Amino acid sequence: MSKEITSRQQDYSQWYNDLIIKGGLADYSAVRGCMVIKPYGFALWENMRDQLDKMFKDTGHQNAYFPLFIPKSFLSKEAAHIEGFAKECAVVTHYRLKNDPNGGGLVVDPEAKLEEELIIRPTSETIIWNTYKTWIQSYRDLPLLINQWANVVRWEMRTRLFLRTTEFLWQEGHTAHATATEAMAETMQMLGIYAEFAETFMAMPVIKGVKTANERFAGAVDTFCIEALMQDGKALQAGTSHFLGQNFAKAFDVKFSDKENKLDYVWATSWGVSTRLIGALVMAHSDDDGLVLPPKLAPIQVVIVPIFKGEEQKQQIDEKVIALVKELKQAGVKVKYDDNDNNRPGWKFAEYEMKGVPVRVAIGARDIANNVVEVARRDTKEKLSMPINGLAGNIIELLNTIQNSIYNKAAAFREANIAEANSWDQFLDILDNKGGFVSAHWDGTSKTEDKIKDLAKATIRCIPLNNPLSDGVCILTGKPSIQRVLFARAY
RNA sequence: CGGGGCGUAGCGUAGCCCGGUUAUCGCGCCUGCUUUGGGAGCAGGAGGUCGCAAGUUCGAAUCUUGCCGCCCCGACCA
Repeated sequence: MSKEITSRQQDYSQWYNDLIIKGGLADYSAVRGCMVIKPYGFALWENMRDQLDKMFKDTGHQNAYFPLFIPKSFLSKEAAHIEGFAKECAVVTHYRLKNDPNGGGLVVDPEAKLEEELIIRPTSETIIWNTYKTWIQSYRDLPLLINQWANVVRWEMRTRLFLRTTEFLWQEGHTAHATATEAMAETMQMLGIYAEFAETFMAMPVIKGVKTANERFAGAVDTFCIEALMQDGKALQAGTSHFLGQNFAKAFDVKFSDKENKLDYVWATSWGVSTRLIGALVMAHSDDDGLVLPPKLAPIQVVIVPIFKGEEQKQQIDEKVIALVKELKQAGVKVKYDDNDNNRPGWKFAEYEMKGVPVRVAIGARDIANNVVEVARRDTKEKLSMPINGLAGNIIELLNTIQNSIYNKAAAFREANIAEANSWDQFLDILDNKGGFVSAHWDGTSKTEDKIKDLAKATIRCIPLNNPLSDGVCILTGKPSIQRVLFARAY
């Protein structure tokens, strides 16, 4: 890869890290590869979590919680699964420390070695299916629709704030069904929920598709995903929904009796999204002045900044603001009145811009005299003068406008960054100079996919759902192809 | 694990090449006054194992060696 591209990547990483740190979402922690999610970042996560949780429950799912530790033997029961996760597992081998007899603090007590090592879950399929075995006997126990909100650990070589941390927060749904059809329907339903969440709440357009064998989840029959495009032209897998077939049921011997009293293995799905979504949100909308958060998820949707000289003016402003805050809160708007006198207005303006607060209202004596306020929108930096009468309604309308506007902007960006490539040179040229998704023919073999990854650093992000068939020849090998697939460089 | 960059106050940094008083500057912090429509001004003040260790030297932030840690780019990554 050229020096120019490397330096572009560096600049972009710097930009991304600054957004997160200056925006108050998270910080590096004392533990390598882990991060501290700060209150503002966690509030954002809670908003995402609450919305997703509601969507899961509306489709009949229930929450439960399974242990953090997984006996090593569980993990090895499904061959492909262990293959995929073994090299990034944190392992607990002892359960006690003691004072070093030679001085120098605490050491692991060698006598406290566990008989069987415990893996800190990288995902919970195994421990959950070990449990499902005892929960499922009859078709009457199905479908079993469980979700858990949890933390997981994957010991990746290289980490990146929110996008790939050693420990991360996520939700993982694990369902069991009587038929393949039902399980597949569940898989697609959850993919649809993720896509709806990304587009409606995160204002981030996504492409729904299916992964190729190379990119499939370890242990799945089919992996479906939503893929988003970041502003630097790289793709990001934002969520996955897996059709697991009977793989885990067979590995953990989970059978049920059907109506005819025939025994069969149950059919499974699993699906998840993580705090990576916050990284996606940051990269999808932000600009050089800081974060741009979609109103539907922003921890603070409206911030009100008073501008005053002396107590008398402050009281006049308070009077107007308190009424406005009350009205907005009643309408369910998350509003903050920042009348902290330690910081001046200009400081606050800059601060809330970095935090991505969608709407800022400034109100001073001058405004009160004219019965107006200054309303500024974060996404366009536009400033509007609005009458105090009917203000709450106008602000609510503006929040909706902003939500739509940033979605449209992101959608336009993505449309402008999906290109067709019909030759290898063109393929490389687009990846190096333009970025984005490249729609190209591929001969359908893993070998070719590997070779393309090796040569171009690009992977097949997905084969879009309802992908039109079209005859062509593979971008690399020239062999016949029946459809175009979406390639991109990815996070 | 390879390549690059870096480690000096809470944060960001100058000084290092070419060793020499009391380690520079900005932000932040504390006190006071004045301020408040785009990151305030003035005055005073607090805050330091110069990443760690050893070596060279009369003398080390600066030179040498070793180690540790961080960031970025690869490798790796549902």
